[in-house]
Amino acid sequence: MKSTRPTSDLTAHLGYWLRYVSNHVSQAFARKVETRGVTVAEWVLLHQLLGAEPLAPSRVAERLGMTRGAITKLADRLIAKSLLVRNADPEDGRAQTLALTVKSRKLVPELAALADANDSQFFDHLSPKDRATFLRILRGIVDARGLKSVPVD
Amino acid sequence: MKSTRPTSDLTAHLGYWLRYVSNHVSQAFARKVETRGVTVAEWVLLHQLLGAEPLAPSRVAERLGMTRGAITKLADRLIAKSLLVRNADPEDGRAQTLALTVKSRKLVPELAALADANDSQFFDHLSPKDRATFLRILRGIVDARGLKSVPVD
DNA sequence: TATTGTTATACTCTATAACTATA
DNA sequence: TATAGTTATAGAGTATAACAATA
Repeated sequence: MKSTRPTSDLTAHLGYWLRYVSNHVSQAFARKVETRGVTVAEWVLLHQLLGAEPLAPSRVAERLGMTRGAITKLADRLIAKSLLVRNADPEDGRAQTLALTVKSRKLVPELAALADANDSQFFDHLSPKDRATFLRILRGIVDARGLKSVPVD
Repeated sequence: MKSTRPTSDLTAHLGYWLRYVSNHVSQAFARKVETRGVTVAEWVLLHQLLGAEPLAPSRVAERLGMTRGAITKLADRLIAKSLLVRNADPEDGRAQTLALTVKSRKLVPELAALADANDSQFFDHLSPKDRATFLRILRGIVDARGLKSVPVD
């Protein structure tokens, strides 16, 4: 047998550390992008669109693992900031498409630079090897668990 | 010069993957603990107290990297659920202490088991070596960046 | 009927700032 | 004055569910 001790040691939970670190990294990034008037979630949506527009809200929801309602709300906010446009799909009366604006097309690279800076702040102390491993593990979890909008429980 | 291409490749941002994976892992965990009537944040507070009670709210806030106001609110909810008690510190009229109840003392190990299950769900496919590396990197970021309540910007 | 998207509703999580009581 | 804690306020993030329009 391995051990008789029940695992009640929070420090052993990878999930705990993942959440803790992620929350701090995201919070620091939030402070950076808010200087440009956007939130982290908005940035993710904008970036998702870059090079893939126009894209239907439902596609965006799938890619980001969020509900359609959540995308509608995010999109509404971005549209109010003139960072997104919503158009009717000419081929399907039900469908919509989301696309960047001149303003957001200019903004996204600036936000990407902030993301780079944030990455540096938190991950630069890692060795190149550790960085690579870290990324590989994270992407591996996405692949292995097939992370999607519907949590596979 | 290294490259003329601006870094607009979201897939290169460790922060992006960290947030994405963490969000999904936490969400799956949230679904598990909600069957016991608690949220992830509440579980973290309860666990923090296990073996370290009674503890002042301000100490808890420091340890978790949150504000005192946030702890008050979390504590209020836990007290309403009879999972926490708040007592006056006999030595300092301003101070309070937080402690687990009979009910939560029994619940915490069950929640820990759910945390174990959640970890398994997302990390079991990793090799022992990768698991160890992952944990080491996460904890290393906490140490290196001195993650605390006040984001060092 | 099934699908796309929106709307309505509801919570959690967390912050900031002002306030109270004590030290 | 400084500290511990609470309260008030606010907004992000996200979900579920019901609904309208179209397919």
